[in-house]
Amino acid sequence: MRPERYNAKEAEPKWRETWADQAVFQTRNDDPRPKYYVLEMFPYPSGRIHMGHVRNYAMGDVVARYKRARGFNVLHPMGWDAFGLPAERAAIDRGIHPKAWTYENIATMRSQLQSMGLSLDWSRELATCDPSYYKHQQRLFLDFLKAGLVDRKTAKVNWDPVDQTVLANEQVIDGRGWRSGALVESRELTQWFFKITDYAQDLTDALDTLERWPEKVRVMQRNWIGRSEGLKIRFALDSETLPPDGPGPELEIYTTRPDTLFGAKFMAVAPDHPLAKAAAARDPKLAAFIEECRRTGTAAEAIETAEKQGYDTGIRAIHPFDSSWQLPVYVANFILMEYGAGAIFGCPAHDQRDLDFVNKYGLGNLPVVCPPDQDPATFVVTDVAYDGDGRMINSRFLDGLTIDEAKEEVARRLTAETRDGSPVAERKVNFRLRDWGISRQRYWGCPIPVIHCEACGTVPVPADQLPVTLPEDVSFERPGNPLDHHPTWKHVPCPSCGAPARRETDTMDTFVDSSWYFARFTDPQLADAPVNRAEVDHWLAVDQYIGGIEHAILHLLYSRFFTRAMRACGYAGLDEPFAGLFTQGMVVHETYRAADGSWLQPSEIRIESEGGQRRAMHLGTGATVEIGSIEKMSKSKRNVVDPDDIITSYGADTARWFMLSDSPPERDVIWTEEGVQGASRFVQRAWRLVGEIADLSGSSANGTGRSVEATAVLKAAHRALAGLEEDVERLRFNRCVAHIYELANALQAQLAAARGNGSLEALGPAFREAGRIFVQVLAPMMPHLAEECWQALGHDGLVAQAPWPALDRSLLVEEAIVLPVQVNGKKRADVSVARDADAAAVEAAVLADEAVRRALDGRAPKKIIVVPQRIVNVVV
RNA sequence: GCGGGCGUGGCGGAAUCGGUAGACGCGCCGGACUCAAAAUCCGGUUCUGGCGACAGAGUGUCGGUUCGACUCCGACCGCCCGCACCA
Repeated sequence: MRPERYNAKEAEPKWRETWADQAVFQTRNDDPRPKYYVLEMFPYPSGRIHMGHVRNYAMGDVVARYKRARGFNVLHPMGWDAFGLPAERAAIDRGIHPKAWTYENIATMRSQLQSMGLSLDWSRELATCDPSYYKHQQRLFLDFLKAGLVDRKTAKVNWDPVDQTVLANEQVIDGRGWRSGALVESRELTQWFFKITDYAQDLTDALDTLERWPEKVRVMQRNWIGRSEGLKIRFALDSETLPPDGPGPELEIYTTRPDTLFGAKFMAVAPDHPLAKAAAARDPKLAAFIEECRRTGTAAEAIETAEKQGYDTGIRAIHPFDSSWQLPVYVANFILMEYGAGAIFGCPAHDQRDLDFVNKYGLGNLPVVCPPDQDPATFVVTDVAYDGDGRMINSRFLDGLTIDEAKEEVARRLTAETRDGSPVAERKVNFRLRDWGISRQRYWGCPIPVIHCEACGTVPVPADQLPVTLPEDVSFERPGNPLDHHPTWKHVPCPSCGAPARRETDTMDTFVDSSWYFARFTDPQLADAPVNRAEVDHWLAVDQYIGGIEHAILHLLYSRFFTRAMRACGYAGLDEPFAGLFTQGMVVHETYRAADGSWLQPSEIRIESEGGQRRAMHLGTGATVEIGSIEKMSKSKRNVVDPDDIITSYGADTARWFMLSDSPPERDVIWTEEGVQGASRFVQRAWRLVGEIADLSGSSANGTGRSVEATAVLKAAHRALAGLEEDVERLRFNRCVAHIYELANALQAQLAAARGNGSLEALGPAFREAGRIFVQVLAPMMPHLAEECWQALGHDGLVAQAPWPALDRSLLVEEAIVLPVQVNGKKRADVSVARDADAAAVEAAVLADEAVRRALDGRAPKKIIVVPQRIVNVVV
């Protein structure tokens, strides 16, 4: 006996068990069907899943289930990005070991994810904190080291004083640590780096090939890599003015505007440039100035507001085209040692920073590019530098050239000229991208597998000694790196000479862990190698990757580098790990604030609406609560809805359905109680609809022809099917939802009509066919309900394994069509014509129409435009 | 400052190879069923005028192209996101 109401609480666990028992979602590597790899960014095991996870994984699951039904061998795995600082913080705050904390969280979150009914292959589950995973990561590190892709060097790095660790450039947002939010400091440390800059050119070029990536992400990566073309020029220095013990009688600069060389007014070097240091040795005031720069230079906020400041070193540079032309060399606070040559020539008329600088120090400016609409004789620059197009002026042999021609001419002359046997200038492509610093002074991460020996230097841990495992008996009582404080762990013999040596105590940035997990999923049980090359080449690239925009640069850039590095070491045969990328929007919610200013959870209040006015009341006190702005769900604003609560009270299908409806997936979705209830209503409506269809006496189709009514029923189903196919492929889930609603509406109306005119019996087969399609298009989004419906309709097996229904395109065309008719571009009537009616027939029908005649009001049409099967416009 | 995106009913949003603006959902209004409530079902819902058929206006603003513009072009206004002393 079929219950009247669908009971998600009973049905959902039952179907999940069935899927698990039959291993429906386990993927076999030897399956001959075409592959499809769909992956959502794996979660950090923070404790509980949140609505953002629900949205992310619901989207991925729709794609996975749809592609599976379409006959693909789908790989849809899940794992845990399990190393990271929060585990250490839990250890410090609550005395629980990071490992225990992490695995407890994984257990909780795994069961939460499982309650969503995701079609995941759990047999491939992995956790990056497991030695069976990080062992291979250490192996990759050693291979990269051997291949020259790893560097250990002293560099100025970002130090997070709260998390007590170094951060990569990508992990500093607005001058603050991406996790801690603390202002980062600049420190000079010896660190391990991955040489991502070796691939800078390729990483920027290949962005053009990533057609199925959001334009926004590609632009962000391109800007981050920051490729520029310019000229490296060696300026000679006047030996009279040189400091003793300086770096030599010349200064190398980098410029992208060699065309403006005749507008030069000064030279400037970074405060930590060798020439600045040498000059400071003879000038205490300069030394003080450099010290001042260093102090303000660390905080990014200070940089933004800092005034341009400089100090004249007394050194004079000689213009490369005029040996009698001397330029003062300044140390300036706005020059970065890390970029280009750490030195520039300043052309104030055409660079705002340089202009601000000369206006402060009274050095003047000379325009050398004249805008097209200006007279070269009168064009002057005062406060606003001109960086637009134009022709060269005041520039001797460059006069009259365009900017590009002038750049080329300067490059041609200076690269041909030599001093001391070397060219004075060199064409140079420069990048903003820096090498990826991966050393972290933390415990809960993948140990860097090297040993420091006094005699042998830095010695890699031999491959047969991997993994270098983390010690479990660590203390978090002292600040700093627990591995460094461990009494015995770091003391090991040198693998090379056997003398007492010291293990590297830094661990790897957790972004290393997530840079190759997608490759490991292709064969996660593999014990003796990071990956199986054949499987990697078969499964990668990931066909559809889905995750948050916050990884636009970080994870997505690192993974692109890592795949290239793996290729260089023979682990992969391709460069780009993610062929299709989709970045989903956030889940946002209203905020609620009590009279005392404290934030209230949605579960603590009740919304009442009267005449369109919504009012919030506190459940306990009944006090009025202020309804605040809609914001990202966050603990601080307490506007969080726990997925567990929704799944418990409404079921997973309702939660999934609501997540996919309404908002386009790339935009933020507003979580509302009304919306969830609407979704829940539809679950019951779909169940009733299928029930009614199941109850139709299933007499097989009698006769051969289909009645007009039967065709109408099937047309509705196939229209929804066609729409769904198109929109799932384009990840437009909100439209998929709309197609399903339309089909439900149509079937309901047609059932009522058939009941009214007694044709229900005859239409049984058509309704059953349409009902089957309805259940199948529903299945990717509401898989549990769909199974229950599938069974109710009497179908064998699981809808999760049923092949996708074949679309009958002949049902998509209409025989008689209703054409809108415009008169002078305004819609005045509808006329019904045969599908294949020719223009003359359409015109005749239009002119015969009463409403058209009224609109024409006796005027003769000048022209009639007939767009076949679309519209008619009568022009008078 | 540079780069990217977006402006459509009370709300989320459809419609972009130029061809019926407002699909679908939420909310709201009215009705049916019920002792009542819930649930469900039916109808309405861009604005203005009209009982109505209907008429006029309407996709941030102004202008242009076109038989026809949410869609294309130009100028502007507003919002969101990213980057930012990168030479």
